[in-house]
Amino acid sequence: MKDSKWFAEMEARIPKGKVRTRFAPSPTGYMHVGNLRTALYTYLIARHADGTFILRIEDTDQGRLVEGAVDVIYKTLAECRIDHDEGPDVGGPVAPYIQTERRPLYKEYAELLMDRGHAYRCFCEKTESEEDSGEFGRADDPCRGMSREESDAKASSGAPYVIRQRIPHEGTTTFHDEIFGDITVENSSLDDQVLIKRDGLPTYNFANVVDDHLMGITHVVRGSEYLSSAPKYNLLYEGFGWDIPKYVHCSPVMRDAHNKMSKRHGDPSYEDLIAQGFLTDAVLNYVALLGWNPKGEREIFSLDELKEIFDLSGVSKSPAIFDIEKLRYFNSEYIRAMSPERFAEVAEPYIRQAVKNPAYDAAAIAALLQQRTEVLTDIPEKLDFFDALPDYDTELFVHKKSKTDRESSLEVLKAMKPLFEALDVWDDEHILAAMTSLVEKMETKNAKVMWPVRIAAAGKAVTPGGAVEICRILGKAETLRRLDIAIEKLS
RNA sequence: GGCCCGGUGGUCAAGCGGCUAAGACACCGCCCUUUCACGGCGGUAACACGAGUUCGAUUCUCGUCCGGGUCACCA
Repeated sequence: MKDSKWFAEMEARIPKGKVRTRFAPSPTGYMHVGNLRTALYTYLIARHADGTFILRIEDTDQGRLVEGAVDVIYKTLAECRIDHDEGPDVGGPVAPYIQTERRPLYKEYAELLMDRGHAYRCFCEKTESEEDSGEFGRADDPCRGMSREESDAKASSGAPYVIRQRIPHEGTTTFHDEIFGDITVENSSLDDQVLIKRDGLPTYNFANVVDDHLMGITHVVRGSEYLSSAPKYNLLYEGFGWDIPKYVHCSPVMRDAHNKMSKRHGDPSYEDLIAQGFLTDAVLNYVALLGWNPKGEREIFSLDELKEIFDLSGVSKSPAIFDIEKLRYFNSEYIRAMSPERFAEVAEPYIRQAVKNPAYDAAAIAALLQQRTEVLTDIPEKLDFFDALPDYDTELFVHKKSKTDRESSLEVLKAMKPLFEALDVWDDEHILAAMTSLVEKMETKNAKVMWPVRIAAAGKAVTPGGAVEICRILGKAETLRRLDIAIEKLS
């Protein structure tokens, strides 16, 4: 075991005085929405307080290592602009930030804790089926009472052991959570959890406490599934004589009333949502509000605004169900708020999925789409009529509200054709003027002309934009060709 | 089962002893509109249940019910 000077040096490295939070994911290759929200809250706590946000990779999982998983984490955080000040890639004063590289530390601290009387070696055989004994209370470990001398001797003789936390049998432990408030439990309900496993590696619970302390974490943010372990953490901090950080336990994001969002159920990860046509900012905004309410009635916030106003007092205790419909709404709000140029840029690939003909201007189509797009992936299906006129039914020309039927449509289209042919300039103004002149000549309402022209041009009932815009984008020749087709169908 | 946590409309969510119980999404209707959408206006819809405290409980207490978490040499 290291000497007290070594421990003092470790303490000396810990930055003091500022808020420090950490996001500590396991690299599973999948950033689910709950994870993203935890990362975001953790980040916002730090940024709001002008503090430091740290990324720590918890890769002690033996079997669960996934190739490229750490990259998913970096990529997601970077895309979301959840930037860390310290981490495996950027370094920092309390490096290393990858748990497997910190391995030697834990045992030192476990031994320190033994010296302080809050841990002991346990030489018992692994008990396989404690839980189906019907008894849930853990029987007192016989090694708990072993003298230190005997324990040391046994250990140095090579006997395998684990190190367990020594939890008092009497009394209660109270801890404070920033979201749940004060919680008190009977110490007798806590078991002497394993700190160091037989293979010498720390358990998650122990590694966390040691790392959080050595990294100077002031706000420990994690899922509420750790709420019941919190008293044990408290006892650990106290056993070491360390300051207890603020706990922030977040309730989970659910897929429905009973299940958490999970990969297993096929729930979307951050990447999946982006692939489904959602915008990063919309996802972040929605996720921030899932379980947290800003004061007031505003719902749309930029990341910078969130940093400004985020406040733990608004975080809800109960789980929140992820509602894709509301995300769609946020997404459409973000789409509408974009500059037309920006929207044209992000929409172009989706437009080109449906519209291959280079004669049709993607930016012009984008302008039609912007106000009526919720999710980017909805775009292609709205545009299928550009490249190829669908083989539509003349029933489409019948529209009660516009007072159109097959006969009136045929009449309008026949009259419309020469007016279009006569146009030298093919833009909205002239196209509209041509149509309006027909409306006046026929002494009827706009719809009676607009409707059949649009149907003839698009061959479908629902189109992005009206007759004028669609004709304009199609171009004069193609519009006339489609008018002819319609006239023939109706004749 | 023990322990811990939670329970306001379908969903998110205000409320912190006295309100006709906000707002948003979704849904429905109307208006606008050349379609759809956008926008505008309006509507349906909730305090899990039972006691207690109180002049008065969605709000406080207890119980019940329901739900979640946890009880690993997994994280």
